[in-house]
Amino acid sequence: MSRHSHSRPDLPELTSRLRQRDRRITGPRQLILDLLRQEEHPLSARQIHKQLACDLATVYRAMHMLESMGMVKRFDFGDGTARFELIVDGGDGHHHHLICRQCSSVVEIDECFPTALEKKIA
Amino acid sequence: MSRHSHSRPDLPELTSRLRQRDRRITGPRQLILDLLRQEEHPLSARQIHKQLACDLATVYRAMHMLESMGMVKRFDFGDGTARFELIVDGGDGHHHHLICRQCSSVVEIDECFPTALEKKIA
DNA sequence: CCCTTATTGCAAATCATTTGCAGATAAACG
DNA sequence: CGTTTATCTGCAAATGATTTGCAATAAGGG
Repeated sequence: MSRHSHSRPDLPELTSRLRQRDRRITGPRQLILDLLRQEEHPLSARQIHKQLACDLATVYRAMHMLESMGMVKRFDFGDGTARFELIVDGGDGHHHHLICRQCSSVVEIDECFPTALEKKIA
Repeated sequence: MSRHSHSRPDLPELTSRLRQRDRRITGPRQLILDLLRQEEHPLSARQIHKQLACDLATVYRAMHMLESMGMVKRFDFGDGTARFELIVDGGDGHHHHLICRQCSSVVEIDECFPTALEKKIA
């Protein structure tokens, strides 16, 4: 068990996760991961691109990949710009994000239970 | 002790609210309000525009105005498209929209139970 | 090294939303 | 009613975020 509640992973730790999933460890991806792991707050694609000398499209593609791998979390603050943050706790992958816009509550769900939810409503 | 849980306002009732705020009661605005008052679910600007024969920009401008007047509520489901719903006050009207980003399922909920939901997850 | 294939950068394409502007038109007034 | 005037509208072009097509590049395995 880990010593600290959420210690930030180091770069090799992150890239090894790419390798495990048969993703290539490229320069841009290392740059992006290294930036994200140092950031406390979620960053927009543009913010990432501005500090990193790699293409904006590449940033977006990396975000998609990392999000699908469960390595980054996307935040939508309603200002028309998505922000991304590294997930510090190692998650396995399949989980859901339910967001209520009225009370701004965000709920993460491990299992896929919208069906169960609808049943509960009815 | 309302008769029905949430009665929908009629068109004159809505337009009078515009008049009270020194807003002009125009054709497009009546069309939009009349559409919104019949809708159960929030609509995107495009959806509104498609059924109404008025310009898309006009729909957006109307949404801004109505939102600033507290007559419509904007929903942001994280899919890059805002939706708008008429605010029905008088009744409770408080309900939630839970949208799963992974499977795109939408669930409406009458009661406020994100708390209960979180409990269920834990 | 070489080969295969994923990944990149660049530019152009989308998509939702906004804005400039000239013409239309509500609402107030006579 | 007709005039007047500030508000609204439609249209087109601008914007800003994100995506995509494609040729060139580079990772990782043999």
